[in-house]
Amino acid sequence: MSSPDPFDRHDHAACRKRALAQAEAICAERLTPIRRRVLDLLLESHVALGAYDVLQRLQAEGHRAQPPVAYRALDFLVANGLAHRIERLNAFVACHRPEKCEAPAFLICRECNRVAETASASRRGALARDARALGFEIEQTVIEAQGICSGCRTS
Amino acid sequence: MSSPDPFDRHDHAACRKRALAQAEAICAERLTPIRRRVLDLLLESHVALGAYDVLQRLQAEGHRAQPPVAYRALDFLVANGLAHRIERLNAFVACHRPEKCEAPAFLICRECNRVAETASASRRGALARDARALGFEIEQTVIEAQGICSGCRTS
DNA sequence: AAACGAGACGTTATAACATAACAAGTGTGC
DNA sequence: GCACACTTGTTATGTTATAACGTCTCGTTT
Repeated sequence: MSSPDPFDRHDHAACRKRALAQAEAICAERLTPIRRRVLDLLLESHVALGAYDVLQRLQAEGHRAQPPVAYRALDFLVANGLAHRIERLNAFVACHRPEKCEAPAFLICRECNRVAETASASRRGALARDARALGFEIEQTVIEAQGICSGCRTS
Repeated sequence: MSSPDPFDRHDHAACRKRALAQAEAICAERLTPIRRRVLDLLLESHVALGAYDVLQRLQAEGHRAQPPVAYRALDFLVANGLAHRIERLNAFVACHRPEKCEAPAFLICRECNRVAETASASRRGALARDARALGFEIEQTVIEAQGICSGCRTS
């Protein structure tokens, strides 16, 4: 099992393997080699990666990729719930639990730049209540908290 | 008084005037003409403005401004709580209640692009609880919900 | 008054992020 | 075969953001 705390050390390799297997289960043949590789790049990174970071890594592996290649793969992963875009960072992280991930929230450490994914408040939070009162129909919510993780604070 | 519902029509002129007065109270002489003008541009717009939108408007008024001029003014306003950056849109909105604005959340209509500001969940929400459990110290939270406002849904 | 420092603004250049548009390859079903 | 949906390759460009340095003003120090 993965640690519930993404700031903790945990078994990265197992984590990646499981996430990739889930991705294949979700996408079947649509998880093409490029998309799979990009997902794995996100999984092996402990920090959020920008599209150009992904691009560089692809190029370092011999791909002569241009920006749209990275953006398309990332867009696909996000659309299929396999990755998340962190608006605050203009960057992307893999989703470690694509099956049971709904309305995630993120904790972004400004020191080590790691991003933890947590479950967000449900439909019953204050925001949802406010929205309902205004007749506003929420379709998607971005929740990103910046701060400092326990590891960085103590050091 | 301003309407509690930013999607409602309300007395823009009074709203702007009050917000500007509050801004002056908060910043005193540091609210320079450029900053004041940028704030007013945000106040008179019903949608979030990008930095380059602001820039265009300044230029249209005869200013020969370059991008840093807009970014500096916007950064100042955000730093002083007079405006908010909407990450999702890479754009800015004026704060209508700079005095009592803390941890705001935003409702963004994808149809009319208007942005409503609401109070976010406090320190006692699920996110704060999760963060505390992880030893993560939240310094700032971005909450942005996209959806469709009542006006746009009915039409 | 001269010297200094802080803050705001002007200006040039460039970095960083993102997408439009079109060509070309691949596989499926008709 | 051919129409189609989908993926990828490629060129070019659009959009957002900041680094770096100069200058001006004003208030304070000497």
